[in-house]
Amino acid sequence: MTATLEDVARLAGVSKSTVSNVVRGSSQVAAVTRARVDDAVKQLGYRPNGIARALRERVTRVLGLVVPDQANPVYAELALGAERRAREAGYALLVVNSACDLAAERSQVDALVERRVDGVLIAGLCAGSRVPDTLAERGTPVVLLGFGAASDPRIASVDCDDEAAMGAVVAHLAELGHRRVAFARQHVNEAGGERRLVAFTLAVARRGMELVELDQQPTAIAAHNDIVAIELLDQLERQGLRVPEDISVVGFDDVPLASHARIELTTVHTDAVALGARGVELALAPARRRAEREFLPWRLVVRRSTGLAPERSRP
Amino acid sequence: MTATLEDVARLAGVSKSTVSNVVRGSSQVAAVTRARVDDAVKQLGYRPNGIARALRERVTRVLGLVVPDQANPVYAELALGAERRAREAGYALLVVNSACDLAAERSQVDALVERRVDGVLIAGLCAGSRVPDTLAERGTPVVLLGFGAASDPRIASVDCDDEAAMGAVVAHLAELGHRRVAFARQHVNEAGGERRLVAFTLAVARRGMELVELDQQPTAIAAHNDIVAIELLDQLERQGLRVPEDISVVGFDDVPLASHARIELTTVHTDAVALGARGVELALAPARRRAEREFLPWRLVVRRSTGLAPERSRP
DNA sequence: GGCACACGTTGGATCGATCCAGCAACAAAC
DNA sequence: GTTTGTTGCTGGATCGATCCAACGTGTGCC
Repeated sequence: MTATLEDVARLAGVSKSTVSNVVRGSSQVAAVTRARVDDAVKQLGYRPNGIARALRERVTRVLGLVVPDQANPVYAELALGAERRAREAGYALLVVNSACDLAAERSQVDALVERRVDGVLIAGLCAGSRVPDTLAERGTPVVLLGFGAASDPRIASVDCDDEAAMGAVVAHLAELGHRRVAFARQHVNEAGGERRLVAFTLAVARRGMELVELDQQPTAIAAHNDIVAIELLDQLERQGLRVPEDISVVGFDDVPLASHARIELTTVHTDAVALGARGVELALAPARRRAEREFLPWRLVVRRSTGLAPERSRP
Repeated sequence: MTATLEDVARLAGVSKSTVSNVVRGSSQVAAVTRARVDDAVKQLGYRPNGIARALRERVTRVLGLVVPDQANPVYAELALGAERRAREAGYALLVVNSACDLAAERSQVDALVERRVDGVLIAGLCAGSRVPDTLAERGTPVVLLGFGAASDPRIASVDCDDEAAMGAVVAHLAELGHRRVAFARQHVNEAGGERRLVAFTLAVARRGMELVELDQQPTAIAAHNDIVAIELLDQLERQGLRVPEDISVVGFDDVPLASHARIELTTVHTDAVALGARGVELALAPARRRAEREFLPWRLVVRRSTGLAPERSRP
């Protein structure tokens, strides 16, 4: 069906090796021969077989990307950024969904390994996952995205500086006079899932503010991400609370939804596209001596879901 | 580095063929031998090399998915649905972005072809693209998503019945008393880009309603999709128009944003996840005699962006 | 005992590339 | 004229699987 190197060689009256040299642009080919081969290639519509090439070269030029849910805007953007950078480097991306389920993650990564991807990016690593270590042991480059420091020096990682960002969130709330604050999270089985909560808790403690439960009438709530924040807005509305007059809400990630929500969300803008792109760069970089933890820029975007703390609750 | 069939064979004291038979679950292997081989496999941590297998079998178990932008919620969901169904069938998905650019689409598909994908799904095909025909000629299964009827019988297609859906939209507007209506679209270089406009125009004509330009004071506007509709809401607000009291707006696709927008959007709910999943099924189905056009279910979701036409404009 | 047949196993060709050693032809140097 | 070198091309091994024809062994039947 499809033409092979040998077909081209036959038509051009040269050897397979010569055709291979022409196709790969080796200089060791006479101009006349090159022209003849190029003709034959065009005539047969020859396209090199990447599979055969990959087998021989032991390099597939494919990367694997594991995300909990590629329809989630954050991961969708991450995937987009990864795909773009990969493409620039001549790589393709195999995207798989783990649903934050340990078994699914395991089997999805197995599928990637069987397909001999040249590297694996993992976002939203499952709690308790041994996958990155297993991969690192096989010698497959691994990059953890948005997870925090990896224990194994062979495992690279890049994420947002949640500690600093949450510091800014708390500073913002403090400026507005909030003293009683709460944190809203979704339950996900994600290894890095508690980082934002921990960062928030620390920042709150540092300022001598009071961390209370959601039902104990805080004047401000920070959410684990924008989706949680938006659901929270709906819920507060149902309870008859006005945002931000009665209570302030802060999101995280700044997904497109955030700026179009009923109440435009104050949130931390992070750049998921850049995260994905940087992840690909790390995966393709030659093995480095030490995996350093990398941070991506972020900024607090103040919109309309945060305001002054209600008078009566001021100390 | 990684163990091969031969390594396993050596350790188990059998031939490569036997190991292959065991791994692939052939019945032609004695229980004792099978056990011995299984042991060796476990001991060496052997994982079959999918590349070598693909070369030999001429099947990669990988599908390509081309979308304009995988971060766009509609395509992100489509990709998710495709990935899930593909995975169920033992396939993986190579997702690439075309940005609705003819050259990019061409080169992205070339990359898929070189990687010898077993089929290609294309959503948001570029206007004037010859890609599907080229693929069909190579014998690669092609499925067009959300595009409309394909001219070539070898090309399968599945999409939403825009004609019927737009009929329902117009019926809804008519019931509310609207007579002067307009259509808002975004400029995209997409082959199926005019279908919704055309369907809307036909439905409007059928009811004897009047189609006007956006700046000629329509009482209702249908948008090409939810994103356009949401932007429109912002714009109308800036112009001091109230929705739906002064003007009604209808979206299309029902992305998550639609139900959380400042004004909850009346829109046509389509199931992008199912679209992707069905696309994969068609790509994997044995060549059928005739590519039939397939439709996916949809439904009009009436929310708060549509209301009665303003009194003064009633006939 | 001889023949047929099933079972379990094996060697080797094959998929389509890359890559290396080797060879022919010719030029330059001594 | 021989040596040395360079340029351009080729044959064949190789990557790691699958698959098929062939083969040895044991069993059943006449």
